[in-house]
Amino acid sequence: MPSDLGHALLGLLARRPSTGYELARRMQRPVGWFWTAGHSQVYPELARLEAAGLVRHDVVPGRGPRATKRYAPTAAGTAALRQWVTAELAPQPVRDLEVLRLWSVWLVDPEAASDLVHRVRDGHAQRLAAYEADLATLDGVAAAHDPSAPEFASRLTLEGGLRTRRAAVEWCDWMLAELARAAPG
Amino acid sequence: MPSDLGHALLGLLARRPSTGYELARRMQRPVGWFWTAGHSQVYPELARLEAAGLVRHDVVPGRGPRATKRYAPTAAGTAALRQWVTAELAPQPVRDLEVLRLWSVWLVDPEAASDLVHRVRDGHAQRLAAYEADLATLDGVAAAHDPSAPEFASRLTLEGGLRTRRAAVEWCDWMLAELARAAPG
DNA sequence: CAACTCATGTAATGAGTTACATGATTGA
DNA sequence: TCAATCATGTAACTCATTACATGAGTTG
Repeated sequence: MPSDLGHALLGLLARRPSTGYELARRMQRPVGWFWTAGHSQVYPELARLEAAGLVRHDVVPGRGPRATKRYAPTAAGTAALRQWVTAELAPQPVRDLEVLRLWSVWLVDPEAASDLVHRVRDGHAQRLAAYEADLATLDGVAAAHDPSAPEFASRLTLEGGLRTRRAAVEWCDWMLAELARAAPG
Repeated sequence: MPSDLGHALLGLLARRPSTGYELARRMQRPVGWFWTAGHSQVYPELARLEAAGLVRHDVVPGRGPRATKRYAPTAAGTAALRQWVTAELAPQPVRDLEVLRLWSVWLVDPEAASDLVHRVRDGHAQRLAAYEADLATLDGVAAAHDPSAPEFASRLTLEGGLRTRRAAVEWCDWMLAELARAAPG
């Protein structure tokens, strides 16, 4: 049974066969919106997936110093991915460094606190804009409304990012108001 | 300079001196809402913080087989924490296994997809309830409105969790409607 | 007397990041 | 000709999880 990263790669390959290099790029975006990996993770994981019979590759005459390998999922790979999607999922621990910092924000003066919240807000607003842009390109596509098309799933996840980032931006505005109320001037 | 975990522990100790065991428990909740660690991470990190002069301990005649050590931040420790709170913060990569699964949900039939979304919704709703309960206990406390009190920061972070979880639950409801619309039956 | 909580640590494993290493083709 | 992109891999290191190990006091 592959790792989470392995399933991320299978998810990418189920949408479109790719080289390791392409997978590493696609892991930055769009998959990077909710899962990231560098190429130094991708290549060994591809080898493990291949050893498990979940992906296979053919060699295309390449442009680098080594042979260029194009990977695609096997029937077993697609089946494993399909099964994993609906498998039991333990509640996920949250890991948010920004919130961890805000939790100790009572130690600093209100001006420094406001500055921090502004920077946090900017980050969320930037992500929000990126999600909106991605969703806009999907808007015209008919497949985005067909539950068996990958574009449908892309639309679901983008909509989720949109809503949580929108909530985060509103939260930051609320915090700024709280800080201003508590310490005016 | 301590790790993120080190700053999490300093944040706990700045609120209340504790033993390693208590810190490990407090890392489950409330800090566990946004950062987690087990006791096997806590003890070595406390030793590192002490070696760096950021915490110190006194020995209280203990109940375990070894001496019970109660830790508190030093002046340097509190200063380091205060500085870290407002320090430069690189944009954080998101890591969300639930969204990663939903991204491949186009591979499964609409009934299985709805079931998955229901389970995701339950998880968010449970967390939302926990946040609401924690916020309710803070509601009566006057310190929760004083920006220099730790309860103020607790209120900020809980409010953030509340808003993002609320958005997530609404997102799940939206997905269920989308799935029902696309595949009625 | 069994189970649970308090209390502290180490060891092994797995996952993730950063750095090292190479080299062809394409476009400015 | 210089830089970027395509393309693949390994090595060192850090961080996190799980398992091992011990033992007193309290509650049912």
